Amino acid sequence: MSRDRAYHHGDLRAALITASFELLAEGGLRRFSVAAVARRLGVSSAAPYRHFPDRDHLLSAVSGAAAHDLRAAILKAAVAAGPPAPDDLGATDPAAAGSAPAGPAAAADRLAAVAGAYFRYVVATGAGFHVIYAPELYAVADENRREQTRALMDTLLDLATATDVPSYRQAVPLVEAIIAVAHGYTSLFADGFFARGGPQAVETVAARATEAARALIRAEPRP
Amino acid sequence: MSRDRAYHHGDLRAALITASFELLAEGGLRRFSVAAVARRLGVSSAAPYRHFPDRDHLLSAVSGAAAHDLRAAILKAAVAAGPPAPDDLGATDPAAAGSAPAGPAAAADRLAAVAGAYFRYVVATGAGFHVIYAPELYAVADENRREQTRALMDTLLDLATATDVPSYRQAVPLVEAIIAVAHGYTSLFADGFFARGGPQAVETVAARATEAARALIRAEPRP
DNA sequence: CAACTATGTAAGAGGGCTATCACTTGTTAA
DNA sequence: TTAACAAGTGATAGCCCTCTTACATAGTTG
Repeated sequence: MSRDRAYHHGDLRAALITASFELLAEGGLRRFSVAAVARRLGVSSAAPYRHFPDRDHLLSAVSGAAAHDLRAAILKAAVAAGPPAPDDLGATDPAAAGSAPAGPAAAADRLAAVAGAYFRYVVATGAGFHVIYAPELYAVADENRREQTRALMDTLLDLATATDVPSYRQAVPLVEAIIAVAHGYTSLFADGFFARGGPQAVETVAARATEAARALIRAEPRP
Repeated sequence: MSRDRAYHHGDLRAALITASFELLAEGGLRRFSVAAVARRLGVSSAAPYRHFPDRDHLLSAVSGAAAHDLRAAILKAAVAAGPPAPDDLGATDPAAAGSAPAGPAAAADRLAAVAGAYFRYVVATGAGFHVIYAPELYAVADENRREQTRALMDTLLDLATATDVPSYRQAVPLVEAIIAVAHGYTSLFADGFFARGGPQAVETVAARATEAARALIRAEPRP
């Protein structure tokens, strides 16, 4: 064949992206460089420039892949957290927020699970919103990245509107708050902040992030 | 005198720290470098090394100053948010902050104000917990920094225990959650995340951060 | 005023990174 | 088979950074 096992290296383009993820997971954006990625793959430092015109375009491809994978991780976690609604916009009746009726309560669980999923994904890969929305990428024209980030945000907004927020417009600040708390826990964890009083397990902090998200959802004004 | 207007430059050490803040505010940690700080002050690139043995020690001094200033900003905002308790552990009575009763409610207001104060301070200075707890500073021995960060955390924990959390031990995760949400909003704002749907004012996001913190405090288990 | 000390400069070694260029090697297709 | 193309290499220019060394200068102190 010719498509899957390409010329000299064998799909160096894809390898560059996965090696970039490894680098990000180990040292964050600070350590990321085209030269380091090439070194890790054992290719010359000029090789990446056959596939990406410059550093920012490689980073943009990583950003697009991260948005895609993060969306998948979030969807998986959301489904695991509660029964998937037949319709994302939730045409359910106004049942109470008692113990666990199917409608809004399950939707709230799914939405809260986003925070934990975000935390776990970014701790594992190093590629969170600081990479997906890295300022240096604003000038980069990359249709795939645009598409993936849009899909990610749409998914988050869908999960939010499936709870009983009054409107799509109200869902935006709710999603932003959940992202903020998830990103905050993640960023502090990555900087070793939680290691002050003895190292804390990833799962402990992931649970905290999820719980905080749940509190934010509960506090949201209801119609 | 000789203390205030020192030798050649006039307290270059302090000037290096304030110039570092400016640099952080403009370009974040990514743009910070000893050479850039020196350039900004119009001194040679070797001059900073008369006052700090290496880059990390300068950054550590900035971190200590940031912890000090941030603590001051937080205290000021906390006092403005509610009547200062005569004793940090509460024991106050009337004089409401608008509609709420004095004791725990006012304490909750003060604690929630931490998030807004953090957001405003870091947006203005660029020096948040990612600088104060920068991983590269773990190896740096800097007594002042240790002292300032300890004081900052103690202040936060005091504000938390002044609410009706069951114990000091319970205050730690509450403080961490508030820091997480504040840091998350700040970090996303700095990366331009909120500029997606039209630029948002600093105060708008600061209010969101404060409101999110309030939700986290309300959700805390009570004795 | 003469040593001494503190502070700053000029120059540069040494290193990493981005990006380019001419060249080589393997693959495809006329 | 051979021209054209795709993909990788070695070398290198140019930039910025950290940190050092030798030297210059300005206050301090006996």
